[in-house]
Amino acid sequence: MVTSPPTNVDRTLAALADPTRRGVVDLLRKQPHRAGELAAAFDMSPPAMSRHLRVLRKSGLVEEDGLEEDARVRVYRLRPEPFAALREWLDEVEAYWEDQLGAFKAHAEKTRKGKRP
Amino acid sequence: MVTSPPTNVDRTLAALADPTRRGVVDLLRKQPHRAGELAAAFDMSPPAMSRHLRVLRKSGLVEEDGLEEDARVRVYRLRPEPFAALREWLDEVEAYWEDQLGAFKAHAEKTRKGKRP
DNA sequence: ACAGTGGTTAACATAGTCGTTAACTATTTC
DNA sequence: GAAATAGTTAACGACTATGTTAACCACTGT
Repeated sequence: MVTSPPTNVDRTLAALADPTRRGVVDLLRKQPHRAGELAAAFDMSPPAMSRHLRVLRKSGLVEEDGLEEDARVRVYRLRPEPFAALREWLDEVEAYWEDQLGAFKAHAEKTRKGKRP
Repeated sequence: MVTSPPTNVDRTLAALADPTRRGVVDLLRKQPHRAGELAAAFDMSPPAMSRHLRVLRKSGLVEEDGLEEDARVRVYRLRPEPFAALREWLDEVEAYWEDQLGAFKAHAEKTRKGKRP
């Protein structure tokens, strides 16, 4: 059995699964944005965006940067760590790619039955 | 406004968001597996796993490889394309990283108010 | 033929996700 | 201090996702 608990990468992927949140990341990668700007950008009510931002915050993908002139506004920007972790996972998957192909060939060889016309 | 339709990467991320499916990928990256093996590996009923596999199939992350000796069994293996696409997206995000840091600095510079004690 | 096996589809229950509006907090501005 | 502004939390409804069991299809083996 496998039954592993959800990992950090799992949380990252879950956070990125929603198209709105994916879009938010795509906006934030260009520059930090205010919460209100993000809500407007996706034609969405502020509360809805606020909850998306909470998900992104909890997954570590974004953070508020303080130091705002107006203490009411919250500016969000990306954090690099989760992306790096995701990339590492991707690397692991692709690392086995060669083996995977080899295994496939071996498997095909072993179980072939001559079904081709 | 942004309002983009769900892209391929969106579908890939949605498929990978579920921990079970993430686990399936982690198993399949080592070697192809039969549907039943996967169900057993996650202590899950065959129908449940079957639907996860359908999601993974539709997103292009896995495929059945034919050529089975016993035509009842379905062996699943990974497909590389979606992973490559996901990596490309990651590259894009991280490509802006430098600019992002620069923009942050500029932003902080511009809006600083001397709030520090 | 017929019983058994591998897997998927169908029908259903439950739980989570995502949106809205209303109410609230904190800050700025007049 | 009162009104306006930025954002979040609360309460709710609609929809989707994920698991289960039962029924089904396709193939294998005697």
